[in-house]
Amino acid sequence: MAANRRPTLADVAREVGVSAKTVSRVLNEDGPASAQTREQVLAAVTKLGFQPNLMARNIRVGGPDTTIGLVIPDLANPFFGTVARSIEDTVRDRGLTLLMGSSADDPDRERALTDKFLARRVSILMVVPSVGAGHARLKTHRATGLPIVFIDRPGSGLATDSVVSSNRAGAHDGVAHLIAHGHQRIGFVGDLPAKLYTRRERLAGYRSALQEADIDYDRSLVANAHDQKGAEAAAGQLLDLADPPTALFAGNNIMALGIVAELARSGRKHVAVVAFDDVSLADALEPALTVVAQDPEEIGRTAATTALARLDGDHSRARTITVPTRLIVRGSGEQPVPAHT
Amino acid sequence: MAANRRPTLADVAREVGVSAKTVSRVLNEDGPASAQTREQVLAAVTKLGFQPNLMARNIRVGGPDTTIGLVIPDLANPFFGTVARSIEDTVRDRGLTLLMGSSADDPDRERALTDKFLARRVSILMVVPSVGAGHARLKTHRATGLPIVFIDRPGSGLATDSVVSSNRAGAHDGVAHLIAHGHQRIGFVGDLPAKLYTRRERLAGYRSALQEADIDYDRSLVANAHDQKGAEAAAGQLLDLADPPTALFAGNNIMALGIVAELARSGRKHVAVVAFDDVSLADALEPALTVVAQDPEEIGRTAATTALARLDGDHSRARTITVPTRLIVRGSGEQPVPAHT
DNA sequence: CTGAAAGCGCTAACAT
DNA sequence: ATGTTAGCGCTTTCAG
Repeated sequence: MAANRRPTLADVAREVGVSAKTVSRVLNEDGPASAQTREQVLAAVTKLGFQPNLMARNIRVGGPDTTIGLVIPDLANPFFGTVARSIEDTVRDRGLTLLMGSSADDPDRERALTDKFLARRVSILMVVPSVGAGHARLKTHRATGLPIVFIDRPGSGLATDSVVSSNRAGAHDGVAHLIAHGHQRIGFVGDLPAKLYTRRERLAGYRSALQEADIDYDRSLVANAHDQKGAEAAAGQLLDLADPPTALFAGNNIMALGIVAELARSGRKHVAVVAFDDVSLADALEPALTVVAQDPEEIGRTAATTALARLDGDHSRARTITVPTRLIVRGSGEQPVPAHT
Repeated sequence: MAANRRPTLADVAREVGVSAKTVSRVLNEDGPASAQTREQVLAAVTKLGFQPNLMARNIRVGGPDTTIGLVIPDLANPFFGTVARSIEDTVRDRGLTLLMGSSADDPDRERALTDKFLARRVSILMVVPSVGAGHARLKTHRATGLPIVFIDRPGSGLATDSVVSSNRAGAHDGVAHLIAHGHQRIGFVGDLPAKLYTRRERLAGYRSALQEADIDYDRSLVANAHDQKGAEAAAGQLLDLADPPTALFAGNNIMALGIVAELARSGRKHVAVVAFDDVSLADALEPALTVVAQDPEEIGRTAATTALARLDGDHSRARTITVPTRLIVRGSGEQPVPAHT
C-alpha cells in the first residue's frame, strides 16, 4: 500500500530502451520517429500508465501555464456560474483549464486568489473586482504580456479590458417602465457596499429615469442589503414607510429574490416590481416578474474572446465593452397604482 | 512593450548579493536568516516584483500540487455551484485551489478534464461521474495515494469514497406526501439518461412509495427530459394523457423549473407538485413549492473533509456517505384531487 | 531518425 | 547564518 512513485519519461524510455527525448518526441509529435519506436513507446506508456507531468513541461518551456485564473464573488451565484461556463465553453478548444475561486467580495480574498493564480503563471487572469481592491500591482504582470480582463465591474488603478452590462441604461429602462405604468414612488433595493460599481450605475439609471419624469429623488426610498434575507428586510422597511412606494426596483438577482419572497410572505401582491438580472421561475410567479435581463453568456464569451485576442498579440488600447441588457416585460411592472385617497 | 521576463529567485539573489538558497529560505521561512539579509531580500522582492513560480517549486518538492480537480456537470447549475463553494470553503485554510470544469454529463469530456487534472498532479480529485464513464483507469492513481471522491453519484469500476444524497428515501417521502393528500395518479418527470444513478434511485423511491400504498406502477406516467424546455414538454404530455396524473414529482431542480413553468403557462394550478432539490423562489410561488431539499453545502463539506482525511493518511475502507434530504412542505403537494366523475 | 548534455526555477542535502 | 551541488521531470539545443 506504499505510495507508488508515478512513472516518468525516463521510466518509459528505460522500458523501451530509447532516450527520454525520443519518448518526448513521440508524445508531442515533435520531430520524426520511426513507426516501430513510436509503437513501442506508446505501448510502454500504456503499460506503465505514464502521464506526462504538465508542470515540469511548463517549467521547461517557460511560457505561461495553460490555465485561466478566474475570481468571482460566489461560485454558487448562478449569474457568475453562467459567466464561468461561457468562458469555459469559449476557451475549451484552446486547451485552457479554469482555476477558480470565490472572493465573497472581500478585497483580501480577491488578492489572495489572484496572487495564487499569478504564482501559477496563468495564461489569462479574469477578475470580478471587489470594492477596495487596488489593481495597480498587476501592472507589472500586464507588462509581461499577461492578459487581464475585469468582468462585471471595471478594476481600479489599471488600464485594462473590462466587460460590463449596460447597467445605467438597463436600470433606466426598468424604472421608466414602472413610471410609464403610473408609479411615482419607486423604491430601490440595492446591494452593498454602496460604492459597488454596479450598484452606483444602476442607481444612476434609476435617478435618471426619475428625473426624466420630473419625479424628485427621495433618499428614503433607497435601501440596501447584502443578501436575500437582508433584501427581504429592506423591502419590508420600505413598504412600512408612512408614504410607502407603490413599486420596487431590485438592484440585482439576489435583491430580486428577497423582494419577491417578502411580497409573497406578507401578501402584498399589489406592489409592482422590476428586477435587474433575470432569475429562474420569474415566469411562473404571479404576477410574472418583469426584469432587466443581463446576458451572462455573452459577458463570458466577450471576456474570453477579448483575452484570447490579447494572447494572440492584440496590442490595441484597453477597451471597456458594454454588453446590452434587455427589458423583459412579464407583468409585475404593471401592478396598478393604488387610488389616491 | 516587449514581454519582460519575470524575475526569478536568482535575480533576487543577485540583486541582494546572496545565494538563491538564502532567498528561498527567507521566503519559505525555512532555516535561519539574519535580520539584515531578511530585510534586504524582502526589499528586493518588492522592488523586482518577484513572485515565486509555484510550478517550479512543486516540481522540485515532488509532492502533489496544491490544487483540487473538480469535475461537475455544469458550472451554471446552482446545485453544483453550491457544492463547489462549500468545498472551497472547507479547503481554503489548507491552501488548496480549485481547478474546475463542466463535463456536460459527457463521459468524454469528463475524461478529458480528469486527465488534465491528473497531468497537473492535483492533490485531490473530485468528480460528479457521467453515465458511461469508466473509472478503472483511476486505480493506479489511487494507488499512488491520490484521494478520489465521487460526488452526487457513485463512480464505476473503482472502490473509492462517494458522497450522495438520500435519493431513494427522499423521493419516497416526497411521493408519500402526495399520496397522503389523496393522489393516486402521480407523474414522474426524471432527467436523462435513464441510467443516471440519481434518476434510478429517485424512481425507485417513487415506486416504493406507490407500492406501499398499493398503487400500481404505471409506466405511462413516467417521462424524461434533459433540460428545462424538455421538462416543460414532458409535463405537458403527461397532463394531456386520457387519464392524466393529478400530481407530478420532479426528479431534480431543472425538471422542477420545467414543470412549474409549464403549469404556470398552461394555467393548470390544480396539479399538485413535489420536487427533488430545492429551487430559489419556491416560497414565492402560488402555491409555494413543496420540495425534497438536498443539502449541497453538507455534500461539499463532507466530500472535502473525507478527501482531506485521506490526504492525512486515513487508509480505512472506501465509504459511501449519504447526506440526508429533508421534505419541506410548502403547499404545492396539497393541491386537491379533482372529484371523480 | 536518434541521443547527450544542458537548463527551466526551484529546493533537499549536504557542506562551510 | 549562508553557500554549493545536485536534481525534480521535462524540453531545447546541438550532435551525430
